[in-house]
Amino acid sequence: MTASGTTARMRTAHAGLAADDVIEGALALVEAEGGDALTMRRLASELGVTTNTIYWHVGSRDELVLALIGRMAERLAEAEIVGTTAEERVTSAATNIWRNALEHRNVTALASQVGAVTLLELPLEVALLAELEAAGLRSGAARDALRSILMCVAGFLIGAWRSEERVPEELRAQSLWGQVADDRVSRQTLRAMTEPADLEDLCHATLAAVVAGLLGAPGKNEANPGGTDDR
Amino acid sequence: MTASGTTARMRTAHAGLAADDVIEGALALVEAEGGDALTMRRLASELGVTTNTIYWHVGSRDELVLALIGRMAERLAEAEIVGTTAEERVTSAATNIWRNALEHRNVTALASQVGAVTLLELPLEVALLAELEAAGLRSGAARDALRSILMCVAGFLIGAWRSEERVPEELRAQSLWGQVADDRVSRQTLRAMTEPADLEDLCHATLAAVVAGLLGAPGKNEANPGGTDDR
DNA sequence: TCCCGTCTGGAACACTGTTCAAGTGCTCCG
DNA sequence: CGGAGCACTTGAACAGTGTTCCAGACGGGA
Repeated sequence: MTASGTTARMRTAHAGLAADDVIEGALALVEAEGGDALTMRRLASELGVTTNTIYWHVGSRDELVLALIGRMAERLAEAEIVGTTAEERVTSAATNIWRNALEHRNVTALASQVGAVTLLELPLEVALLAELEAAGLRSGAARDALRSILMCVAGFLIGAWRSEERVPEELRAQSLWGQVADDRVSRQTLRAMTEPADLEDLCHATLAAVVAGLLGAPGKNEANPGGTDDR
Repeated sequence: MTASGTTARMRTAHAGLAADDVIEGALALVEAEGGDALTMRRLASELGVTTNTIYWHVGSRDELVLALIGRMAERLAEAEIVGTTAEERVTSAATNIWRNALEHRNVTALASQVGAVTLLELPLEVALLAELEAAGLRSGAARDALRSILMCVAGFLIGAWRSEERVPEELRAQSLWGQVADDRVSRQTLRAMTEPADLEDLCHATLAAVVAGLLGAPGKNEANPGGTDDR
């Protein structure tokens, strides 16, 4: 309320609109209606201004999207990691990423489009990396394990989005599998392919397998090219 | 060459342009310059016609993209599956999907955007499913295993695309990790995060772990709600 | 010859991101 | 008190996108 300590940036001149308001409005719009709804004219109309006001505050649409993702990243409360064993804690940290991405699916999808998912989920990834280290994985091995887990989560995420998305029904996986007639696979299994998927469970099970594989067999390719050990 | 058996659809009236030529041109354009380059005006210019000719032959852009993907799917030679053990053959079939998606990355990325990857890769998925059944997995378990593997491959694919893509460098994962300072993880591991990734190897290793987990412990959730057994 | 269905072209509409020039209103300084 | 300067906003326009409407050209059958 009172004059802030900085160079009096708030309240601006005469329309009471600051860059924060623009970013906040964009974030609300994306969370409500998805990234495609984030149009400069649409956002301007939502804020009661013209597009140029937006361009003045935040540069281009790309910068707006990045600012929006950064704002969301700040807000990302680092969810609690539960479990006692190393596997449990690692899987819990990985599940946190999955759950968060689903909760804010529109923002995450937008970040995925512009290739900024790391910017969005970095704190959660750091937490996961810490658990991997606590589980005994060192530098190169921990890095590969983190990347492996992240890729799996990303795959399940786009699969989950595709299920809900506006895909025209006749090219959903279930419909397409219903038309398959191949004698290499039994009809029973083919019929199973037409049933919907519980990606939540499937992701959890797959992550468990990946984590077990990573923690169980730490050998093989932790070449550790860095040379010097800790400290 | 000669008059086809159908209702003389080819050679059309006076410009010698058929729907096949449009689809073929679109496919070539996408493979050469990516999905974003597939503009109606651009394609029309490439073919030496106007946009309306394209609209007359194939309906909308969405239909054109679908036709393009279907054309590519036909052309997908079902790559050979190698290996002797069940694990090897399953991993080989999964790697085929990965390799094919990388070879035709532009088309696959376009299919991913419109949610039609299944339409593109269905034959390869059927082959993989057959191997899973040969490995001893039945209906529900085989379905879940296939989906699990497909999701992992999809995750690594978008990761691989992101590496090459036009991501602005200052928000690449490597750059972002270089700015992380967190005392929960050792500096050594943090430095490892800034090194580039060999997703090819990583995908292979992860798939091996997933397959091992799926084939090793078939219990747990093959509930098989279908009821009736084989036939 | 006439006509009809097939095919093509020109022009336009609505929408997108973005920019230019011209204002507003506020604040500060002389 | 008045003018300068800045922060902010606006209307209008440009280039680009997918898409559609309407009119025209070509071919072959009646």
